Amino acid sequence: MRIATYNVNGIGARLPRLLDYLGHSGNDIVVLQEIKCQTDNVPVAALNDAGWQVAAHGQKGFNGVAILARTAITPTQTGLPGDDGDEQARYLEAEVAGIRLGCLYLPNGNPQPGPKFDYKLAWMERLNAHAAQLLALETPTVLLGDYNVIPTDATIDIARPAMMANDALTQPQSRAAFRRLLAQGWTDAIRTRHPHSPCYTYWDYQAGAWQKNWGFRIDHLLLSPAAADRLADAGVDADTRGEDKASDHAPAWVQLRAAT
DNA sequence: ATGCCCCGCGCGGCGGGA
Repeated sequence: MRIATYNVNGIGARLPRLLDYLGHSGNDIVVLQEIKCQTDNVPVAALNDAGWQVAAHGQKGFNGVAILARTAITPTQTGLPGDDGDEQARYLEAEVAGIRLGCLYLPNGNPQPGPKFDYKLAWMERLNAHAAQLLALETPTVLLGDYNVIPTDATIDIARPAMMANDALTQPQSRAAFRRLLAQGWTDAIRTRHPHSPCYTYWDYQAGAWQKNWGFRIDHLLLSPAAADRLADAGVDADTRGEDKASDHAPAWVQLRAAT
């Protein structure tokens, strides 16, 4: 079971690239962030024709998440619990083939300090509360997406830490909230499989960042204990970032063994 | 020392991204 997370930066502009990726990457499940369209405008027919079931939670112009799967999708949660006034489409959860998937697009939080950073930190607290409830289910669960947190300043997580020192993605509060999430008992699949290698998932469009490999790691796949028991491999489909009309993110993935 | 680039919206540049 190969499961990937891919921030597409606009499903409209990315559809040819996305369909190409879906066709050759060998995934069974692909979750998307930043589809940037209303739920009704997701190109469901084109995805169905390519052999993918679709569940989506969108909004006009910004944000938006989706779950694509080769087999049936059973939605379990739309929107992150904990704030009925939150209108931003950043969380979608479903069960596919006996695995619970939480697809998330965590707020960027810039500029910091400020209300957007406050929203990010509040969102992370809500995520941590919901994640604890997911762990209590003891179902194999993958909590994956664009976390907008660079876990450390080490070269394995970021090529040029000084460039991001004042960014919301590297602040101690952001990192501490991410560490608290991991400490609940989640396994960072990519870092577990690649403890010493850079595994960047994002390269800025500007300044030739891709060509210089000035990237960082913000797309994460967190495994519950029951999922971590089945961890076979994990990585980043970095070649996707070098294609024409690429997103600024590359897909990150995990391979899980069959249930025993 | 600064800005570079891309997306959606919608037709003029702007908000948002990271």
